[in-house]
Amino acid sequence: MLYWHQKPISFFSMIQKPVSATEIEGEFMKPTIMQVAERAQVSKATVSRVLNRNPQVKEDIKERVLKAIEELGYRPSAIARNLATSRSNMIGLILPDITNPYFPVLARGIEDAAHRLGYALFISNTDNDPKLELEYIHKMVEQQVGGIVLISASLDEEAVHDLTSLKTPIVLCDRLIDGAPFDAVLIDDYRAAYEAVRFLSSQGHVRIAHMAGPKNIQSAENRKRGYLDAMRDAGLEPFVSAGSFHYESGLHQMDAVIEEYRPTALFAANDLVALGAIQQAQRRGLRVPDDIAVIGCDDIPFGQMSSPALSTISIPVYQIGVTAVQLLEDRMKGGKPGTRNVILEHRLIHRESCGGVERK
Amino acid sequence: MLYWHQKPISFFSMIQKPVSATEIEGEFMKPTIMQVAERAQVSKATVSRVLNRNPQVKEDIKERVLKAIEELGYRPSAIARNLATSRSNMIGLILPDITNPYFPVLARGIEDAAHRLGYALFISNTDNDPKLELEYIHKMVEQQVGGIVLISASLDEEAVHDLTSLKTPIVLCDRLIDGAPFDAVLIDDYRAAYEAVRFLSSQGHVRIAHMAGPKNIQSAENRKRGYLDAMRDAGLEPFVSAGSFHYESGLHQMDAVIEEYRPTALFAANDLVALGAIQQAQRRGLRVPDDIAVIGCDDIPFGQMSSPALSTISIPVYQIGVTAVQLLEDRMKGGKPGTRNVILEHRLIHRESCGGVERK
DNA sequence: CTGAAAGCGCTAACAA
DNA sequence: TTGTTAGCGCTTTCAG
Repeated sequence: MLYWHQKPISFFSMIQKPVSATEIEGEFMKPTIMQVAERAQVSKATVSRVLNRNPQVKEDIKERVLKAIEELGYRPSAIARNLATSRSNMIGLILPDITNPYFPVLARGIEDAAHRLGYALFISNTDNDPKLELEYIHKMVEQQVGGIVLISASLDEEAVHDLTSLKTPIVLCDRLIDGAPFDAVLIDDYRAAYEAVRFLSSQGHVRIAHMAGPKNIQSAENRKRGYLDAMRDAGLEPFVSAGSFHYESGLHQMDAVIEEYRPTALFAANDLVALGAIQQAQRRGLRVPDDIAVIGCDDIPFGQMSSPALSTISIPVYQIGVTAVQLLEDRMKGGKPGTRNVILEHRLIHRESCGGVERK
Repeated sequence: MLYWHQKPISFFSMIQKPVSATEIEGEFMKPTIMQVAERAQVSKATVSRVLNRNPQVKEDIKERVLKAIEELGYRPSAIARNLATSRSNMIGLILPDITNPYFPVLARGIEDAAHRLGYALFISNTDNDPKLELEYIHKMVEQQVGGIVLISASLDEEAVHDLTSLKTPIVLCDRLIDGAPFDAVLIDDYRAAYEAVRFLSSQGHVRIAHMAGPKNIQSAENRKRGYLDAMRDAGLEPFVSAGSFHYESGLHQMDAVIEEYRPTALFAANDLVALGAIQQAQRRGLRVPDDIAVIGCDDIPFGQMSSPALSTISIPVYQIGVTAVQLLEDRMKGGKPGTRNVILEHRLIHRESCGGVERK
């Protein structure tokens, strides 16, 4: 009874040299299940059974069908299948900007997981524009995706209301949306920041600055809170500089931070900003980590290549992607109700930019 | 007569608060065109006309339909539409690895262009595995994409034969496939390399090494040829080190290159390799560009952030993506036969890593 | 074990 | 100007 729940055959490896696509009234058409049926002298239903690995078809008939399929170079139409079954083999990925070095690895995790589970993946970039976000979500719903992985800037209440009435499941990465009943996979940004600061202070640093990310992005806010609490608990005076998540932001903030606070250490909201800050510090003749120790966050691939190699909080980005798809698949298969938040472990990575020596 | 060739209305901005999805026999279902028709007291055809901006519908009826659509939170099913029209609003992108810093910008160009033209975009990573490449192509064909942008490792003859019998148009980026009649958008890798080497030699360099990319990748081969010819034309003795396109490759090749050739300049097959080479040179105590000048290729974003800032050959990656989609769209709309190759302009970018001073 | 037939949600002749 | 009616390519009862 379960045969058609199996993954349909992929004929990819079988097709050698499609003799020719069918010629109908002079039109060059992709062959359909009908042509296969005719050529194999069976009904569409039987071809369908073969396609779906229904074991009830007699061996010789199956052979005939397979032969016809091969000869025609036939490929079943996924959308027709989706329409007929009202299931979907597509999922969507909506993210801010694949060009931001944090996202490619995430996307890769999502894509790998999606393909492993037999889903095709749509992708869209929003540049953190809530309006575009909504638009793409709806576009994907129109495409009949089975679910959506959403890496979202904060959508407002109204938008969220709009979304909760969707039938299409949504899983969030990295950021929660207030009041939205969506599964999410996250890391504990607060604790990560807290630990980074605690480490720095354990190294003897007293003047530890923070470059914060955008205020409307939750993870940035959580990191800031973590920083502030850690500073307070250590009895240190905090200094927060506001900025964005970009390299240039680090570059530009650095001057003011140095002049106003004279830090010996810096915890940046993400690696890109940290890298920019380091660059600017060096331009001003400061040595990293000797004059100023720097810790970033995210562990983007580039951090290892730059010099000094960037100390950072490593986030299991790839795994976040994989987990998100797993949650999604579960939901799509009718998984239990109740919002689930999966929190993955971060890890402080100690590289050159934060020094190794005791200070004081 | 052309009205239904216009882009269908997107109801995104109209939907405010979908009252509720339809309740049918206790099942929670997405509303269909049928329910809209019933609620608006018209036929499906009329709803369809409204959806497709057919101007023949009377104003008041149109209003009624729009109202029903809004109240139900109705979204037309793109796949049903695709099936009915045997057109497709999806295209596919197949690339080696989004994680490689060269590709995100390309992907972004493709995605932006795709969305601008109203296409949804599928994405797949192949890791340069020809088998996976073929598999994904076929998967996308099954999804009924209207066309595919392919960034391909070289597929063998047999595979290409397989592909030419596809009805789905394919546009290549960066690499041609021998004997395949596909449109492509490229840059002139040969000339780019030639010019880079000529520049280096014009700076007085005599010992200019080259780190080549994978042999099976055409652009890498062309760059190598460009290097070799430039060296020959300048009367210099070439030195080629074989490697891959990865950072580590540059790192690892550098020792041998230095010891065997003692270059004063290096032209690397791409930026990642150049960056690795620089890193390793610095570890050995060499200064860049003073002891060894380096030029890469691709102009990945990171080249500007590293120090010394990387000199490189800038490739209009984003534009390549946009152009590829334009070619594809043209083909999909039945564009004229004949394979077209569009060659975009590269540009030598002179940053810190190749020095500015005359040498001798 | 196989075939006939009724959909899936939508479009597009063709009538009215 | 609108409705009726076939499909699009596939799946899935239900008979046989």
